[in-house]
Amino acid sequence: MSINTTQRPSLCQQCAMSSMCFSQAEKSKVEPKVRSHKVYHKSDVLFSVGQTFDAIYILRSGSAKSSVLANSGYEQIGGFHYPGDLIGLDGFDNRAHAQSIKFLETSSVCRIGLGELDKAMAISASLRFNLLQGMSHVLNDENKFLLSLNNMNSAQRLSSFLIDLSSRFEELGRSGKVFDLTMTRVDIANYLGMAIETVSRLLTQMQSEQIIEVEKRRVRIIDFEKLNQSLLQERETSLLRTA
Amino acid sequence: MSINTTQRPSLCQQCAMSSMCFSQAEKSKVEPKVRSHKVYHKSDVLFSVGQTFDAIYILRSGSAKSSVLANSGYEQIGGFHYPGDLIGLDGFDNRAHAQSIKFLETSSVCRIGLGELDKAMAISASLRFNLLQGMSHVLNDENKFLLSLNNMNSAQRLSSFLIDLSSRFEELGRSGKVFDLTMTRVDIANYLGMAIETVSRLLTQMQSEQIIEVEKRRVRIIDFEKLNQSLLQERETSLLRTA
DNA sequence: AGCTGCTATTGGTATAGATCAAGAATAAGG
DNA sequence: CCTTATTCTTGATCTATACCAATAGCAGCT
Repeated sequence: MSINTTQRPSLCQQCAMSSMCFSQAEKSKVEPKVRSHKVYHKSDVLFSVGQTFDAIYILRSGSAKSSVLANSGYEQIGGFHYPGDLIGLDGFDNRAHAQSIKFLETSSVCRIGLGELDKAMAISASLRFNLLQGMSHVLNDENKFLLSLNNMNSAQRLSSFLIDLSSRFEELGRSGKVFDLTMTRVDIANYLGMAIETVSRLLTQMQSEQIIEVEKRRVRIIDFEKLNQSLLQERETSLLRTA
Repeated sequence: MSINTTQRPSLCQQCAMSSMCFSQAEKSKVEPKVRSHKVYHKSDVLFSVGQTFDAIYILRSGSAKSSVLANSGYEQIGGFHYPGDLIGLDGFDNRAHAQSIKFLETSSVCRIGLGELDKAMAISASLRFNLLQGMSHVLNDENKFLLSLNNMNSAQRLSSFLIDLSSRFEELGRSGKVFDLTMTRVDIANYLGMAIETVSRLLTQMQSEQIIEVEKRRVRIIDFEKLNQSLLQERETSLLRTA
């Protein structure tokens, strides 16, 4: 998955932090004045738990997974990141990062140091708003997703995951119909809270039901309707009891 | 559960938004200059999904639950709030609230309008930082908690819930040993993603194991060590596989 | 106070999905 | 290219816990 240079300008202009890169007059220009713009490779770590918090990042291309350390010290995957995502917001809490970020493929990020961020916030009302909005978005998205997992069976979890990926890709101007999973099945299972065997079985089952086609890491969604429908079959009692 | 007036000053001085209520010189004074300070009762709604976002709130006393609407339209509880909690941060995303807040008992909140918030942020670097920190804290806390639930069995979920409550009460200067659950078992079950019967059974089981004592809504933690230990018995494969 | 609806407990059964096991396919490394 | 390690698939059990059902206790309302 290479950096799609034709998408760069639009990505930057949609970026929550764009006011740090473009002045108002420059917004139409193609060449961004990004401060720091670095490339990482598969398995590289952007930062890890406990590391001093000195910057936030925006993923420009590629993908990454974030993880936290559960009580007992094992790795719990907290989410997957795609271009446009704000990364590192967890660090404001304790001036140290609460999660780790590991890249799943060759990726590039914009780095915004804390110093310049605060300076810019003092000046720009729109940046203040954008940053709060960005954090709020992360909060809402992840929370809603994780919460909904709670009351879903495994098939629904996996469907939900695929739909989520699909719509994120659509938003990025990619295909939401055919895409590659850059994470392993183990990662998916860990994230969704189920056994890797169940992930595998469900994928083949969904294939046999003509909902998706899977070949290795590549997924093709054949029947969006069926995929969405499977989500609606909530547990009956949950429906009745939580009114 | 009445408003504990003796705790008000210290609560305000610890508050992330305190710079909006006290000037630097006033911080030692007892009487806060809170803008708006309203009392609600059990089952009252602070705001609900879709409502225009025009203020953030800080819970001063009492407790509340937040909930989102899952895909199929049923209520999914997203968390419980206690004094000191920032509420309404979800609204920055779409200028409308993504969750609802319903009080579980008589409670009071401070209201901070968006206009005055932004004005204050332009001036105060510490407020900027405090707000970002507050949001980051919410993000980390809820995320970590929800994620950890994923790979826990029911007993661990409930233990985790109780431990979480206990430590929050300790932080508030209350007893972390004896406290009242202000939410119903249905709420707990919904939040933890399990059946209400399981909650009930586990509570009685933990009682028979001399870990806790339960009488109606009142919980007394007898053996913190056992309670914590139960969390460590993670599923074995999760441990091995997620390295 | 007495009715009505809400909340909680306890018992019994069925099943989704974790776990154990083995092998195949793919990737990484020399 | 071959060897070794990782990732993924498929099969067979077994267990946690959702689901169904019945009852009891409490709270709110007239």
